[in-house]
Amino acid sequence: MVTIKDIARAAGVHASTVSRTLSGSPLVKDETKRLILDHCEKMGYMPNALARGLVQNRTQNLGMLVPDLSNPYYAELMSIVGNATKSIGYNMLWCNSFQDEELELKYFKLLIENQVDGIIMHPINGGRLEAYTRFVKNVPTVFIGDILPQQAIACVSTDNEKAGSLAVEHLYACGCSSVAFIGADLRKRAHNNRVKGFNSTATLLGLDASVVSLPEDYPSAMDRGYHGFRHYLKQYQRIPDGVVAVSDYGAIGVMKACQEEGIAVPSAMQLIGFDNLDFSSLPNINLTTVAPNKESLVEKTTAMLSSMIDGHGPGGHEKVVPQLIVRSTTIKKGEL
Amino acid sequence: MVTIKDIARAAGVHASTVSRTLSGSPLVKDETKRLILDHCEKMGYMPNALARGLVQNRTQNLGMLVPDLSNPYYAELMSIVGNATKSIGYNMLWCNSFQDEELELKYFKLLIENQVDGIIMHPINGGRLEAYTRFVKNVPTVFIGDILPQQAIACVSTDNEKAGSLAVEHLYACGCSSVAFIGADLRKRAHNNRVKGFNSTATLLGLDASVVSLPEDYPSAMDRGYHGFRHYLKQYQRIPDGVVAVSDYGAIGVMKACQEEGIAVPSAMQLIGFDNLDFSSLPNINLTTVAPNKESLVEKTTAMLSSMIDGHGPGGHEKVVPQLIVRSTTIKKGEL
DNA sequence: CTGTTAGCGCTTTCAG
DNA sequence: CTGAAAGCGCTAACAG
Repeated sequence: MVTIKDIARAAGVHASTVSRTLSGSPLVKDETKRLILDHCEKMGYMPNALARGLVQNRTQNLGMLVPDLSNPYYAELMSIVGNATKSIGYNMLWCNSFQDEELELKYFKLLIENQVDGIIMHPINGGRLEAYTRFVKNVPTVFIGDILPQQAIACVSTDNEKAGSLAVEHLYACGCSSVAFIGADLRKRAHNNRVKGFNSTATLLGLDASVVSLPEDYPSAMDRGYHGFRHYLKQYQRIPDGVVAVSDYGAIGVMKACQEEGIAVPSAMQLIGFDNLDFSSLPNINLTTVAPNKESLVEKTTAMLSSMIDGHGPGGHEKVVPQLIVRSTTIKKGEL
Repeated sequence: MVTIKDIARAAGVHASTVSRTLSGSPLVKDETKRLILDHCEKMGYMPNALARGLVQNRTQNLGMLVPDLSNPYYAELMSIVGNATKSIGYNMLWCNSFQDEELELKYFKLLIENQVDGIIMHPINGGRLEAYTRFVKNVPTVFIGDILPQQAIACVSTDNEKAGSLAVEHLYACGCSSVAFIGADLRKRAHNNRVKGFNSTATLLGLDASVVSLPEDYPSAMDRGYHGFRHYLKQYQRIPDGVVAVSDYGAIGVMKACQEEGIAVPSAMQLIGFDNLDFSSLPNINLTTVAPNKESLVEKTTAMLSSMIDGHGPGGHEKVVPQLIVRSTTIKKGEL
């Protein structure tokens, strides 16, 4: 590997002059600059970011940690973050915690050891976060996803309670009177908050509302939707006229059960999900859903993080309001 | 930030002893080790990976570059790679080229500057690769995805020609006699190879085969499927009994056109896609598809890369055979 | 405008 | 077993 010294020797100057040239300092004669750049080109010089990072004490790298890369929701979030950070001159170092809390902590430390200038962390939903309060003092960190109990940790979150409300309000506007929340995993903060919003708003609107809690543990959201809905049918011996599924995957599970039972969506029963995943807009699915505003989430996160990196203020807590996306699994009154 | 020197001072030893302790050298008395580790724990010491990388001339980081993070195919590939590399003690530095060739090259260089020990690169389909022949001499690199013309570049690829063959063979086994290939973008190597396999095998089997080339340019695969199929209907004034869509997204587009035209799948027309995306297995879609063997692809890639890193051999070219996944958009003869 | 010097945090000889 | 010293590639004062 050719270094700054090799260039200096070849060009007959000192290493510091090469360094200055490469960092665009005005303190070098144009002629020498050209000479040096010619040699760099010819010899195929590439700077060593480790050495630079070591002396400058910053790397222009940010880290991001997500729970599950194979979930399109996180993948898309990463993509949006990548786009946003690239425009402010940062590169991304991404890690996948595979929904494993130990790994999550390990990778978080790894990012710090690699001297990233800041971290965006989407924690595992339901994980324990005490360990992180120590670290966030050392490196600017913004948590993204759901609201956190820890005031000491900066975060930008989707307002899941609001999301739950939006879903019921829409079903109400679609003429539903008996609604069910299907598929929640109450160990997860996000699910809990959605249920909370669902319940309070349903009560407010005078709806007959029930939340199905599953006796068994199903790891996949789709299975929780499918079995949750079957559980409801068995327990109540009737069909609700509106169903809120805990996520779009859950809604797919509900749809499957409906197909098997011959329940027509939306004419016999209306259905709404959360997340607005990639597949939800496909013509064969076309699911009404409450979407987190990913762009706004990311924008607020990167803004907060860069102000923290620049030393302005400690971050704080911000909420982003989700949006209702109406597709063909629900029908507004009078539009039938 | 607390450094090795701070620990040394606190423990009353020299920095080199701390270093030895942390790297697990047997040349340190157990007692001193314990003393040092206690101080590390208490003072919250975290090693600086930049400094270590600089002196050791290796970072234990690998880089990976994909064209589009928001595409679940790449996201899942990344996830599998992450899992594989973690088990051999490497961390991943991921980059997203956003389908932009300039950005792709820029990030490739960035990875090298960050001194990754090796690179896994999924190039932009159809991009130009000459520029990379220089770099792959400096840092072990394996290209993943489609086969490359450059022998000098190590690669592990899905056999897309074989994939095209598998699709037609399956349609033939399902009793089709008139087949169409819909949605190809012939600037892409992968599409070209799929078409190639489709054509040669269709000829071999004596099928009536046509490849629709679109007059207009549609950036989305789904649109190419939708309009490609409509184009076929208009041009030939008949319905083929088997359709090979260039990708699962393309197949969704074909399905949409079928719904609009009242063509029943699979009874009136059978349909097969490529890629086996996340959504393809959903009950509402349940698409027959030819799947790249991602696990095998990744396994071969990481094996090749680590042998290159360890200095054994130059890599070479390897192909991975894709697999047919039969779902409900095709029906074998006699199974109706 | 350019060279000299010191040092970022760590590892790794070489002495002892 | 431990300390001293050199150096990885680069930047940033300080001289000149």
